[in-house]
Amino acid sequence: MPRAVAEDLARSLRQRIDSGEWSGRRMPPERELAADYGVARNTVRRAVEMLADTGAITRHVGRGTFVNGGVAPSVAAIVERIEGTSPADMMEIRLLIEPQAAAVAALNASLAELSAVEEAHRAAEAAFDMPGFEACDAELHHRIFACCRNELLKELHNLLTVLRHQTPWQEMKRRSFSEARRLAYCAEHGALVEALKRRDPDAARAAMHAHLKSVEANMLGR
Amino acid sequence: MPRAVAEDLARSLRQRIDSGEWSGRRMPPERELAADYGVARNTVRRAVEMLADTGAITRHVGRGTFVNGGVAPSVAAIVERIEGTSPADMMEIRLLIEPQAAAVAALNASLAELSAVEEAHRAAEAAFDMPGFEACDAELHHRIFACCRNELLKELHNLLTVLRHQTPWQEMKRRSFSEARRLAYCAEHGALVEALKRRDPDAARAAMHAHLKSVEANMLGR
DNA sequence: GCTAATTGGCTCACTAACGGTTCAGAACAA
DNA sequence: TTGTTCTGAACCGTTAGTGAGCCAATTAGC
Repeated sequence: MPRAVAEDLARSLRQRIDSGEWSGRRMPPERELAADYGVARNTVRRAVEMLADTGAITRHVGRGTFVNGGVAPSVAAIVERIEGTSPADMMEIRLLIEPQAAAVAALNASLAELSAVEEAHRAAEAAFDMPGFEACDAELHHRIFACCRNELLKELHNLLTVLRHQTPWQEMKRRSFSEARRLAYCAEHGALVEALKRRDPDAARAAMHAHLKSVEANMLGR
Repeated sequence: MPRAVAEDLARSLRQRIDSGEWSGRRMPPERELAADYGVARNTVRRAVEMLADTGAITRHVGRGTFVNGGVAPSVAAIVERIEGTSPADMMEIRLLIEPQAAAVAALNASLAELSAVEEAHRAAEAAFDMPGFEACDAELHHRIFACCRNELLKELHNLLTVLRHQTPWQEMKRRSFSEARRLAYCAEHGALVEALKRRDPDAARAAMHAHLKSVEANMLGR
């Protein structure tokens, strides 16, 4: 009496999912479910497909079927996922956020903060090896973010910085680094610092955008 | 047998590291761990690689694998600080990021994504109680971010959403909610959706900015 | 100083397990 | 009858894990 077997199965599975069984983890493989319920795998597949359509589960070839949203979204979990970010995605976000931040910084920065930015710029000019320049560059960007007087913005930048200290990024940076590029970066930093000192938000935004475009071109080869 | 051996192993090792075992000293060699856990060295290597990517450990050829003191806690510290974000700071960041994201979305969105956005807009129009509208509103913004095709951006938005689900923020929203404001928000959403459908990045940016300014005014009383 | 052992880095072929797909045929309903 | 649903089975491509081997850097012992 094959009447809506797949639908009953989908309902049963949905209940087990809602009850928290497998929550956030892997479900049993289709073949196992088929054996447990005493039905054909095709039937299991149709039931599982219904759940997948509603977004309750996600399937991966070769890996298994996973229950979505089992764990409450926490900041830590998001950060964990963020750790897999690709350099291209990261660069896009930097281009989206940092020019805006530079504009805000131009409007909000105190004199002391501006001279701190300038000091980091001078240090970057004086640094000749790659790790030294890298550190000064990071410090410069960090001090610009600090000018915005927004804790969340600073922390988001910290987060992105930590990500960029991970191995794939470091490797790309190391390969793309050269003395000519260091000098180009310093010139771009100089223009940015000047715009900040003039309190010119549009110029600061444009300078940061140009700088990041240059970084993107060097690192991703665009 | 659960087929997440490497991940389980990484979790187990992470626990042993956090518990202070080996702290600052050398961990057992990979071959030894493989024998202890009864898995192949390749599997151990993948688990250890996950920990190395997070900066929890450092590996040296010929010397061994060492537990680091500070990097992992720094991410945890960032998370902790982010969780204490004030609504004002948060609003500022939304104003900084979301208009840009809307502009990118106008350029990148597929037809399917656009209709998903529009669908969320209609749902928000049809929702009459505060929690229902809230959910639709969040979904609308989330779908706009999804149009950008950038995983990191989506996760950053998730981060902001989680923060907005925290109690002080919820309380402010509840107090500031009214039917008139819901209608105003829907109108603003409508303008935004129209701009996206026209593929007009500047209009989308302006519409999102206006919308968030309106939210800011209602919530923070500015 | 030289050598051997140890350790992480890397590659390869192989296996097992998983979801994706297709098909012929049986069982039932309209 | 005709059409739908379920069965049973085969085969595919992907993924994770295994086991083995070799390399290069480092350390320890002679």
